[in-house]
Amino acid sequence: MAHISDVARLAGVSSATVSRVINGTAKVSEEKARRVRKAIAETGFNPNEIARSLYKKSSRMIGYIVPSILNIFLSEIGRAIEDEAFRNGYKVILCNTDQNPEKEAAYIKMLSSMNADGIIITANNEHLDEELESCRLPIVVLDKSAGARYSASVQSDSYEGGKIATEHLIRCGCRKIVLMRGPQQYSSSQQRFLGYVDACNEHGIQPLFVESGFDYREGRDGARELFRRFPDAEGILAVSDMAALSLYRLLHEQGRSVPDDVMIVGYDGVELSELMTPALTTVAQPIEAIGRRAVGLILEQVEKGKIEQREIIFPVTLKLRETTKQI
Amino acid sequence: MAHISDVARLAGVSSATVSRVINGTAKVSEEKARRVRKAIAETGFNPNEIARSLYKKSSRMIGYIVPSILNIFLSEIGRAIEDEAFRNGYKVILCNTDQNPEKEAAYIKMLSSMNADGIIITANNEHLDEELESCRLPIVVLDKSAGARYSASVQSDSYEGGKIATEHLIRCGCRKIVLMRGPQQYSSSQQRFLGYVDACNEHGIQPLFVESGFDYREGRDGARELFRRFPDAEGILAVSDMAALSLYRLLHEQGRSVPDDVMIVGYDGVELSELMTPALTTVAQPIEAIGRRAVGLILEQVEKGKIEQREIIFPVTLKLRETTKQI
DNA sequence: CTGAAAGCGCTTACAG
DNA sequence: CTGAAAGCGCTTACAG
Repeated sequence: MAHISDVARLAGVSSATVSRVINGTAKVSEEKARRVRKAIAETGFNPNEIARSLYKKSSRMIGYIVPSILNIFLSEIGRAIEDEAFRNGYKVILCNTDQNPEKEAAYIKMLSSMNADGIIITANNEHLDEELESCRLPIVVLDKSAGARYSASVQSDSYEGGKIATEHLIRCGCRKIVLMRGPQQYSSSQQRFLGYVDACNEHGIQPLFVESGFDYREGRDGARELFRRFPDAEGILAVSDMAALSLYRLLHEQGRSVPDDVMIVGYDGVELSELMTPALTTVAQPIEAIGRRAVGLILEQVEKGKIEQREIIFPVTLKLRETTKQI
Repeated sequence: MAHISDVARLAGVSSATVSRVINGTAKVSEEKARRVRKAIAETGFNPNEIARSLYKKSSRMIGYIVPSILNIFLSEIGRAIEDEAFRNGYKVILCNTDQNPEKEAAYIKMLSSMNADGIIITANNEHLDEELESCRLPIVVLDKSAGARYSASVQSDSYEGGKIATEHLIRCGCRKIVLMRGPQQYSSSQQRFLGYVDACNEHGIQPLFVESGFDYREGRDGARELFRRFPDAEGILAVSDMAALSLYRLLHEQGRSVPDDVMIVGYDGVELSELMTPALTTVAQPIEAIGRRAVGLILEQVEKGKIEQREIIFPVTLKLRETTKQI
């Protein structure tokens, strides 16, 4: 690997000058600049990013901390984050935690020791708070409201999501509507629950719910409990699009059909929701926008050099598909 | 942030000594070691990994380069990679390329400029070869055989996969069996195709196939063409589990049922395959093992300091589920 | 506009 | 066993 000094020697200038033409950080005579560019091309010089990071105290890295990348919603968000980061010259470190507090803490520590520029995190972990508090990196949370310890939060309107999904089922003629309620440590889950309850109350319907996690397995457990407790549910609000898959399966086993016997509304609007059979009616979050905005907020903080509290809430939209039928 | 010099001062030793107790790289008197540990605890010292990387020319990072993390198979592999990397103190950089040659090249360049320790890559991109060739990092490919330019390859037995899937359909009574053939730049796709053809020939069956990419959308296109050209297919070998979803959908639209009217065998064995309705019979790759082994090979090369060519092929297994029925 | 020099925060020969 | 010093490869005040 060629070093900056090799380029400098070849171009007959100092390393400082080479650095300046590479970064465009100061005026350099066109004559020398030309020689430098030529020397760079000849040597195939690729600046060592680590050396730069050490001096600048920034490695142009963003950590994406999630319970599991196998959660499709999170992987779609990750996709958007990666894309937005890349186009701004940033890299993303994938941090899968399995909700393991030690792994979460280790990653947070690791990221700060690497001069990362920010953290985007989803983790319903209470223990994490101290760890995050002692971390001076900009932190954007995706699953709860920004607290004293987070610099910013980017979410979609969960209250509205819970509400419109419920109202839609009511419009479809359902009276016995059961919500698969997400973990209540997440303020997003709380809000969705509230939206659901309010919609029920406004229509004189009794709110019913079971607890459930977001992923395949947890969703399956939640779905099982749902059918045990509410075998006569007419409409179901799935905790996630993925969980709806488990609903399909159990309903299929019971020989009940969707939407004729039971209607389902998913949540998230992942790509998969459209490809399921039947295609899933769902509350779509603006996944792309959430990911991009989260990165945008980090970059903003990096530029300003100070951490500002921000709270972004995007609107959600109901995608009408085949698992519900309006009368 | 406390620096190593702060710890040294507090403990009344030199930075060298602090470094030695942290890394256990040389003997230090128990007395001083104790003082150092105490000082570390008091200052909350967290060594700057970037500084270490600069000196060691290793950032303990592995790049995972894939067309798209939205491909569930690749995200499950990524999950395994992340896990194995983490337990060895390595971080993984998520590099999504969308098969964009420029993005791929940029990531490869970025990774070497960051003193990354290796690259694990899936990318059916020819243009990439020069880029990889000029990169001295250990490179493990997942989708083709190791060539002059790759240090190692980790795959599962695609030939066998294509073969056993076909034989299974034959055993199920299918005679008109269509393969959704993956991109032939991948040697894995080629092998699978060969396994299919051989099985057909051995049973006097005419090989039939359409071309298809792996993901949702490409799979849908492939599936459409398949039904256009072979409306009377009895058995279908999906290019991936995800593509099978599109098959379900089209078949559903045609009012044909699985497995009674048509049988389907998926490929990959992602978690999702088990949760689909009907549950998908599929050729499962040892995803966890592949990811772990890929990381293992990188670490091995890092330790040895030299790049050795290796070719790992894991066995595949047929998971019998609901989309096929033996007679 | 340009270069010599210091500095980013560690690690490790080297000498003792 | 231990410390002073050099070095990893850049960037940027500072002086000119």
